[in-house]
Amino acid sequence: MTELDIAAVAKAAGLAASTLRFYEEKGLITSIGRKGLRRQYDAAVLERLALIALGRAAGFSLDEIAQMFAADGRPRIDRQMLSAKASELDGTIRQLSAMRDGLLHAAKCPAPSHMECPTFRRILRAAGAGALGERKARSTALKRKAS
Amino acid sequence: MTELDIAAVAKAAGLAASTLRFYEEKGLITSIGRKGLRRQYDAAVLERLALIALGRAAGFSLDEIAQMFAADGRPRIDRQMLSAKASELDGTIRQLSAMRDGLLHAAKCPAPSHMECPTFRRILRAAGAGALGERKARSTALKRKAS
DNA sequence: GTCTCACTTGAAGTTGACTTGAGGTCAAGT
DNA sequence: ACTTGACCTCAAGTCAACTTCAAGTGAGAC
Repeated sequence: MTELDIAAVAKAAGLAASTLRFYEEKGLITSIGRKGLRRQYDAAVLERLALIALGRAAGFSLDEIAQMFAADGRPRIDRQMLSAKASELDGTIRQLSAMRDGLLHAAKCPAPSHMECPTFRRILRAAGAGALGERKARSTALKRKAS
Repeated sequence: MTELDIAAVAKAAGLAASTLRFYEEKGLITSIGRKGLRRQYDAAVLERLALIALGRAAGFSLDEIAQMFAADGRPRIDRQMLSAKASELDGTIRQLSAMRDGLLHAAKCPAPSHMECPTFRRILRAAGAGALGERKARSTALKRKAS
């Protein structure tokens, strides 16, 4: 049984130690014991963290993820939930694709002002009509602490 | 010059009045005057709001959107920025597609536990490796006040 | 005239996922 | 023995995009 301290886990998982403590507090992960004050983790936690990352990437909230393997230890992932999420994702993908096409068109549209381009105005109407689903993509990328 | 009061604009744009005030405070829209205390908007504000909705749908933040037509009145939308956002979107789309495929597979995978399915484990590794970009899709849908 | 009710303001609250800070502990290296 | 520095806890702060609240104002209906 390989024990890892929080720094090792953080490094291996690419997460901040504070995030691991936060996850533990939320019940998403568990430490296997302490060495002095310091948490020790079983190597299996890495798989669990990967699962969490997967869930997050798929659009599940931490609370939803927590429920997936809340009961005992083993994850009990509902296949229905998975396909539901999959088709939700599918919808998002379609919307984003439309958006991308619109942006691309607008970018190379010859009309002097975007407001004079019929395609742009069409997209505009679509957006205004709320046809495009609500979405918030936070680009948190590369926000690691610059030590 | 058709003047609309805040309620009319809110209704037409499908936004809460508080949102309009918030946008105005942020400089995203401007009221053309007041009738007593009450803001009056030019009908053109609706086009502007559509533009804002479009920007939001494309993944721009309100601050980014504000900068697009901050200077004068007319929007001066940079075509380079548009294609940049488009390819950014493209990346997101690809990630989400992979995610969706993975979820679908997992949903109908015959392995007794997901952890025993090689495909699932592959996705897991990808997620753990951070290959899947960070993303947060808040499903705020249908959150309109239930009056 | 007075009532009502949608509007006004500014401040504070909300949500999710964390991060940061202050003040404390302790295992290991010198 | 002592210092160091990574860890600890708990509370509070952050960010974005709003919403909610309390207290007040004024236009239009009666």
